[in-house]
Amino acid sequence: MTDTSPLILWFRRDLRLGDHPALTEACAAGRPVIPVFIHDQVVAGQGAAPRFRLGLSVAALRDSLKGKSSGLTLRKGDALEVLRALVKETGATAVWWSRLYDPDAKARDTAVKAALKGDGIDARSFAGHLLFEPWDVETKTGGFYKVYTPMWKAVRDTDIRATLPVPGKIPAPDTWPASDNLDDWRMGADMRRGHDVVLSHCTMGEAAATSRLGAFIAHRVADYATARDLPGVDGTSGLSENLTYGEISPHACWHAGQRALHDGKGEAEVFLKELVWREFAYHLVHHTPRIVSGNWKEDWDAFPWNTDARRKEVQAWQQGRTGIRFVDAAMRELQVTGRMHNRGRMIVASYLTKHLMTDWKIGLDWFAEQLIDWDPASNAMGWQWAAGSGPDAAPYFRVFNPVTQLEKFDKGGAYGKAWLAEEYAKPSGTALQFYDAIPLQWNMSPDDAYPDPIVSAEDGRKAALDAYEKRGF
DNA sequence: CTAGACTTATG
DNA sequence: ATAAGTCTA
Repeated sequence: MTDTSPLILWFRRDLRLGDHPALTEACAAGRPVIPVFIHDQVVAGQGAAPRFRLGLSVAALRDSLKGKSSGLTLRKGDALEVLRALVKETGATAVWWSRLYDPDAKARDTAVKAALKGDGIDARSFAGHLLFEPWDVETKTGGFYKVYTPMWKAVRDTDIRATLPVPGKIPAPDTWPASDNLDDWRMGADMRRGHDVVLSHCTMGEAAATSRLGAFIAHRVADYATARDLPGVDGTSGLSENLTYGEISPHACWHAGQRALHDGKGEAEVFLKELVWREFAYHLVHHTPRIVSGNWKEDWDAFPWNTDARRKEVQAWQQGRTGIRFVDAAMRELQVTGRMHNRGRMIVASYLTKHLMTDWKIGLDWFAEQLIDWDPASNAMGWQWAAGSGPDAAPYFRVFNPVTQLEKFDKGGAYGKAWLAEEYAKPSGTALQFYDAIPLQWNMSPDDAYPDPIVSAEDGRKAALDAYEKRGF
C-alpha cells in the first residue's frame, strides 16, 4: 500500500520554488505537501533589518505558493514544538528541509532531526543552499581550505548539477493546518530607521531575483571585473539579498555565469569567483563555527581591541559622521539601503578595526542589525578578514587608506555625491533620504557642517601599525 | 621539507 | 619595493 500521509516541507533560507531539491523530491513523492515557515528562536535571534527583509521574502513565497494552488503555513514558536504540533494536527509522517551550516541553525536542526526521528518521523535534510557541501571539498592532505585561491582552483572545473525546474504541481493536503497572519508578526518592526526608505531599496522574491540575475548577465557581467570595484557605479549583481534567503539558488547563478563565459564574456569568471567566496565562507563556518563569535586565529585574543561599543568614536562610525568621506558615505548607504558596496564594507571595517582600534565583533554586530542581505557566514568571514584575525595570510597589508581609496575608486566623485549631503549646494536624493532613515536622536541635518576627521587616515594607520608591532604574539 | 603563493594595499 | 606570517602542494 502506498504512503499517502502528508509531508511537511520546512522552509528557512530557501524561499523559492525553482531549483529546490527538497521541494522537487517532495512533489515527486505522490503525497500531499504542506509548506511551513516557522518564526522560531533562530529567526527571533537575528537583527532587525534581516528580519524585516525576511518578512518580505516570506510574503513573496506565500504568494507564489498560492499561485501554485498550494499555501504556506506560518507558525511562531520553538521549531521542534511547532513541528511536533503540526505532525499531530496533519498526520504528516515526514519533515524535510534544506540544510544550513551556521552554528545556530545547525544546533537547532541537529536537535530537531534527532527528536523527530525518535518520534518515528522521516526527518531529512537536503542540499540546496550551496554549490559544494563543506565536507565534499578537501585539500590534498585531507583538511578544509583555509585560503581562498587554492579552493577556487580546486573547485572551478567541477561539474555543478543542472538547475531543477519549478514543480508543475505541488500536491495539496485535503485540509490545511491553521496559519498565523504574517502581518501580525510585524517582522522587523523594531528596526530603528525609516522602513519606507529601506523598503524602497529592496528587491524581493524569486521572480524579481531571477530577472535581476538575467539583467545582470545581459548588461553588466561583461564589465564586472572592473565595474564591481567602483562603489559609485551600478556594476555588481546585487544578488546578495536574494541569495541569503534563497530566493535564487547559487546553481542558477553559477550556470548563468558559465553561459556568459562561454558566450565570450570573459569577465564572468570574476562573478563565478564571487559565488565561490560565498562557498568559502560557509565552509569556514561549518568547519570552524567559532568564526562567528571569536577570533579565528586564537592568538589574536591577546590583542588590545577596544571593546566599548558605546564610546563616541563607535557612534560616529555607526552614524556616518567620522569626518572620513568614504567611511561616512558607506555607513549612510547602509543606513538607507540596508546594503553596502563591497569596497565600502572593506573600508569601513578597516577604519573601525585599525584606525579606531575597535573589536571587529562590534562592527559585525552592527552589520547584523543593519543589513538586509545579512548572511551569517559571509559577515563573519568578512569582518575577520578585514580585522586580520581571520583565516587569511598576510593581513599586515590590509590597513586601507580611506582617503586614497576614495580618490582611486570614486574618481568622478559619484559615490560621495550619492551619500553625503553636507556642503553640496544640491544634495542628491539618496543623500537626503538618509535623514528620513535615521533615528531622531542622531540629531543630524543636511545643513550641518561636514565634521573634521575623528581620526585621520595617517594617524590611524600609525596607531594600528604600532599596536601590531607591540602585540607580543 | 621547502618553495611559492597569498582578493581586493601602501608609500 | 614590500613580507610583522601561514597555507598548500
